Amino acid sequence: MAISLRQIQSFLSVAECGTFTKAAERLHMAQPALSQLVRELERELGIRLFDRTTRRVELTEGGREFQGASAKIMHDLDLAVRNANNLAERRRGRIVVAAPPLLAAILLPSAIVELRQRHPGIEVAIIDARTDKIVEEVRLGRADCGLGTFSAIEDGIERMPLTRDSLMLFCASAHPFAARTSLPWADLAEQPLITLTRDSGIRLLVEVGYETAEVPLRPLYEVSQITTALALVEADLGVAVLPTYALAMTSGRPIATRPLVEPTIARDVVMIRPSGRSPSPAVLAFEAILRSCIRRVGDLDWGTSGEPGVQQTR
Amino acid sequence: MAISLRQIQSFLSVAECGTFTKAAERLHMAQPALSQLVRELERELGIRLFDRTTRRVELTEGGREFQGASAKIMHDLDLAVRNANNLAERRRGRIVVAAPPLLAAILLPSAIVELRQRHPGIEVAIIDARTDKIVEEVRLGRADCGLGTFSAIEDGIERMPLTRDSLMLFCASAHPFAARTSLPWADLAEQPLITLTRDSGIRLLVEVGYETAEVPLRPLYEVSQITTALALVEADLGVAVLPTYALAMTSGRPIATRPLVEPTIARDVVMIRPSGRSPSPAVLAFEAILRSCIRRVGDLDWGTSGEPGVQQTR
DNA sequence: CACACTTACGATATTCGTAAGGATT
DNA sequence: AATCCTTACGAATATCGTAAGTGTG
Repeated sequence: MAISLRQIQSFLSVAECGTFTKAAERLHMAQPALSQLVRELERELGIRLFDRTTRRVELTEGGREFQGASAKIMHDLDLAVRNANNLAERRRGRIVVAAPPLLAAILLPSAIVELRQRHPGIEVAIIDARTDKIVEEVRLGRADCGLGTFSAIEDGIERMPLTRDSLMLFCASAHPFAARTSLPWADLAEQPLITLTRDSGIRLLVEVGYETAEVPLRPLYEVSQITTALALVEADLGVAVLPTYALAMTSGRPIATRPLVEPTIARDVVMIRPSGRSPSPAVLAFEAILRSCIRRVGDLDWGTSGEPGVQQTR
Repeated sequence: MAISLRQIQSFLSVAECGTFTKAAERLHMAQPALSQLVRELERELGIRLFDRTTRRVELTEGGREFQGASAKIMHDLDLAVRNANNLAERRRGRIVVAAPPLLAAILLPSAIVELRQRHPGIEVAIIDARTDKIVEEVRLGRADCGLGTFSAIEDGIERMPLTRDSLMLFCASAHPFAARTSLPWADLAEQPLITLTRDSGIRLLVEVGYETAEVPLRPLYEVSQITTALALVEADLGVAVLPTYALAMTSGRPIATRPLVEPTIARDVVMIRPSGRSPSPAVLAFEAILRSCIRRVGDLDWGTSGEPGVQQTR
């Protein structure tokens, strides 16, 4: 069989217009060309589709039957193409993003808000999991992308660096540390420390910092939520060591943030994707929005600048 | 949009085969050509359909979606084409035939039996009506064709002569007339006559015959069914004047049939069809079968042989 | 280095538009 | 005479196959 969509389209046009001439105009083509297409289609099908009386064109019985079937086909095709275009134009899509709870709580809400504004048709599902599980979800394709700080270069995983994240000190604006430009870990000795529970990846890094500075770590409060930690800091009940991205939650609050040095503990925040699989347009749009979100918050310094300047949290 | 069925077909083939090479083999074409078709399709849709890893070809998310839609489209198209071909090949179809009761009772049964044998998929519906209503049904398109003896050449109606029908004498084999080769109407005087009721078109012709021969018509029996008339003839209760096609019901019975002459009253048995409308393949098949049925019975003589004689138009 | 897909390019086929022909109102 | 469809033929376009290129296992 060698039937073309052009033939079907021509046939339908003639069937609807009732004349070859009008149909040809509608299709922006010469009428004899259309005549030929319909004739070829009739030859392929083995039946006459129209009764031509030189003055009027009328569907035959078989023609009416074929009209119904082919109209449905063209409609379905149009739908399929439109769907594909919607995917391409980010008008539609679905993203499953895997992220650790902290990052999910801080970075994703604003990113998703912006994504919904720019591309209302894209749905987002979040899998919040530990880092090792994130890698697995992405590798298995259950998640389209993953966020976090991944040390090892895993097999079958592509890394797209988003920003650099370092540990910083968070204290009340009234706290003496707020007057400093940067703080060595050693200065944290004897400070009442608010820290995250041991099931957080952050906590491990904090321990590394204290160990390196040879300061004993004696947390005053252990909380599982960053918001809780910040509330305690705001009340000046202690200082907290948190990742840079917690900055996003301090705007408008009397909380100061200062870089911690000696050692500077920094990690890459990356988006990971299954390698070998091309990212869907939706994921690409999401990645772009993540970057823009980070850039906006990054004006407050994400620890990416070489020398840590004064960081004020308005 | 300029998407071709060939592109879709290629895409589906690759999606099923899993490699371009195998798909190209299956489509009996060079692999680069197929590659180009898929690439063009992707360009039209705006999305990648496959992730190519030079070693493996895998559907993307959008590709899977498009596969489902386009597979359905190809299936529907295949069905539509197959349906059209079935119409063309007489494997399917529907005929509405309008015929007067006598003809319907005699000619149609055997024709339909043969039609069912040769083309089991074709359905037949019969409208039995008077001659004038037959013309109307055909003109309005409610019937695809009509059978009968139509004198006038009607507007919008096409005539396809099937055979010639003349009035003949039917008598018992034992009757003296059975020894004759032909009979002038005048010889019917004083014979006990079995005839059809006055609502039959035949009856009118019989009256014409008697009038022309100047013989008084005094029917002994008036019946409405040809079968009844023949049963009476078989019992030798009288002779009957019936149209030639009643021959079809005499085979194997002790009934003789002889041409009536002076005058020979003959009419064309024709199939009528709406003009300007092309006959469906099913109707064409039916017409062919009608002719073959008539030819078979015609071995017994349908009055076609010999001189034309008087043309009677009721 | 063998395999699988892509790119490049010339040959072939198809489609399309112009011009002429035929039929009907 | 005007309109509408068909046929004929040359030009533009698309498709296809061969050959060379690229990357991966």
